[in-house]
Amino acid sequence: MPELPEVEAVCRKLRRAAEGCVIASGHIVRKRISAPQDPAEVETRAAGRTIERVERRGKNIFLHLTGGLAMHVHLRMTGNLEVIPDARFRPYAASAWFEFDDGRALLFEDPRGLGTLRLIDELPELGIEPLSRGFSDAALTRMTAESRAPIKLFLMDQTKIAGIGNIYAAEALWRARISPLRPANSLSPARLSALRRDIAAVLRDGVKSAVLAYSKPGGFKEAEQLQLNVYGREGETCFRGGAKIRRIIQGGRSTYYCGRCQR
DNA sequence: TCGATCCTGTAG
DNA sequence: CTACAGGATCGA
Repeated sequence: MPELPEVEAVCRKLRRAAEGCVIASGHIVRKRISAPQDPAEVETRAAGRTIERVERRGKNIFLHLTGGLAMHVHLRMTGNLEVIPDARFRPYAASAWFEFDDGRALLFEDPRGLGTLRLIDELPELGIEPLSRGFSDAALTRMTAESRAPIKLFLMDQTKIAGIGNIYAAEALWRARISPLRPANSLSPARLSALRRDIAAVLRDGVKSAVLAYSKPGGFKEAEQLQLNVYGREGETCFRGGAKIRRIIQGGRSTYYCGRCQR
């Protein structure tokens, strides 16, 4: 479920609920999530530390702990991270939970179990932040010039730009009227500039609606609040061209686009 | 660049 | 039952 906007929404909630909290004990239930790190060691090392700061980079969450350590969480497809008021009432199926010294707990839920949680000493190198000033026309031009990959796959390559997922890649390309099949290095400066602007716009809109969706009682609902123009609309009419939205497979993932207005 | 893989849930 | 899922990694 989570792409950059949803991860950002999670982080904003955690900043209010978890910053300054002291971890009394850690409990990794689904042992694989910390591989190759030993789950028992992660539990022990986290205990006694304070969550000093919550940071998001791309789709990665870093909980900075006292002692120069950080908890690195990736939600993957179905993960969620939240603070619950009473550790004793945690869901039975939690992937992991960290009880605070006040009885509350940081809860990691993840039905599909693909998410990860590890302790790190140094933050990994990641791609450029699409909502930062560093994501400029010049930067995008420089990076795309070196890639013949289809632009959609280029956008989803986390080592280049960190945080664009399947939905927002499709939506940004639709806004910019660019075919997802176009080689990255075939786009004109004007198209790249439009694309950069539309990526930022789509993500900012996404953050807005994700923050709203997560703030509602009961937490995040799987139905995306954001108005989607192409994603998931196979066979429906494009709002711009009147042609039918197509679905193709790129890199093993579904790509939705309008063959008429995206060139 | 493709396909398989890690897992579970849901829709058709 | 099959297909698919908003992610990422690995080996062929």
